[in-house]
Amino acid sequence: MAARTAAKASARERLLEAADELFYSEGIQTVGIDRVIEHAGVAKASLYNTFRSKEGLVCAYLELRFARRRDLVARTLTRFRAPREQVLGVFDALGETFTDPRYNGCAFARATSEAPENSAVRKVAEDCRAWLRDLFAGLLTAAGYADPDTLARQLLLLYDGAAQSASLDHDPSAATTARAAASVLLDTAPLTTATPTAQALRP
Amino acid sequence: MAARTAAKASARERLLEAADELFYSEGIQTVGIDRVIEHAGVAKASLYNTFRSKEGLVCAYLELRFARRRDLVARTLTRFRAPREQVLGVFDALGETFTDPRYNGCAFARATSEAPENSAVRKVAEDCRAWLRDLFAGLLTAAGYADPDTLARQLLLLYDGAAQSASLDHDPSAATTARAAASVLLDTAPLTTATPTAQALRP
DNA sequence: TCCGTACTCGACAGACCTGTCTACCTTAAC
DNA sequence: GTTAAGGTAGACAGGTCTGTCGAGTACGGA
Repeated sequence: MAARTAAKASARERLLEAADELFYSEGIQTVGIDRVIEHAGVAKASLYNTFRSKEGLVCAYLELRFARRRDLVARTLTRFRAPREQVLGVFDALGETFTDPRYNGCAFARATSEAPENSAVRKVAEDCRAWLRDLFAGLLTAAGYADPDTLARQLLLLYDGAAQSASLDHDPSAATTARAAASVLLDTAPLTTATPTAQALRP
Repeated sequence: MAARTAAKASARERLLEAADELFYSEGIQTVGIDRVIEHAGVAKASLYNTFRSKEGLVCAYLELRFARRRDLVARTLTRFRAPREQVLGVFDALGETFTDPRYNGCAFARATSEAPENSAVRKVAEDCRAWLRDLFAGLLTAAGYADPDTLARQLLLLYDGAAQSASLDHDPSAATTARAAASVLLDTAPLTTATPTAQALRP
């Protein structure tokens, strides 16, 4: 961990980049270790010294995706003040990812469907889902909704569905479709009567 | 195809049943041919004589799921008269499947995420998605909605999201969550002005 | 009785998989 | 100059995978 300048990325970084590209585009089971190390230009021993096993590399790859998603959403949230707009902004951020021609569905959902029950891989995916649900619930609570948990779950359905539709139907507009539906749900869900100030936030 | 009584199912039927159980619960790549034929109590040659390849078996398994889904939805549709209630009935039917303890997410989505691009497996999954989207669009057109296609896509997002949430979050109530959101969308979407009779259908 | 159909059993080829191991190289710090 | 860390190269073990093949069995109909 000494001098890791821009000249040449460390084996760890090159492995993560290769894993990200190959696992995401082709699937985890279909891509073997040999292809990963070849794509990374790294020796096999480096992989096992750094990540202990293929599963370790897979988890690190998912953690990387998770961190990137948090960053993207965090950046989006700063662009808006009102919680309602922040919620819709999350769908805008989702839509941005859809425009990438390499977009291939939710990495966590795909990894989960390839991983065995109770694996470390599934754990990472569950963490990411819980994070997003809690984020929605927090924003909705701040916006003064009477039942933020149910509404958060409904928004999460739209979020998941949009990701799936964007990849399976090759339809990047799924994000705007989901955003429009989310907007309707936000407009019609009851606000709590205890915080009249929140009512004023409604357009 | 002579006397196939209840005494003993044909090799084809036993293979399909085993494939359905194993592929759905554990994934397609993880389950090898040997486990399928062992579970089915069938010789390996029977598999290759009947389905030509593993991919052939996988496609047949998905076709079976597709047919079952069509049957389930068709049965549900007969229980209601009004298109609006029929749409919501589809979500009820979805919720029924969630109550099965073996429920493990949408078989087509999972298969797609394991299959290579442009494979026959993906084709079956796309057929199933197109069928459901067209079904929704048809019902919404009959219900007199001004933009049935967009609304159908929104409902499909909820449908997909519910299936994913039910499995990833182990939350069968995702169906009712989705149904409630769908109900809101149906209540607020504009109807076409050309068919005032459809307006009368609104509660 | 004979024939065709559907099926079983087990061995096998050839490829691919993960993970380990030995041996060697480069670089930087002390 | 020595030492330690991080990396490279490639062979190898031991297993699993799909798909093929030859040989044999059970049975129903002509």
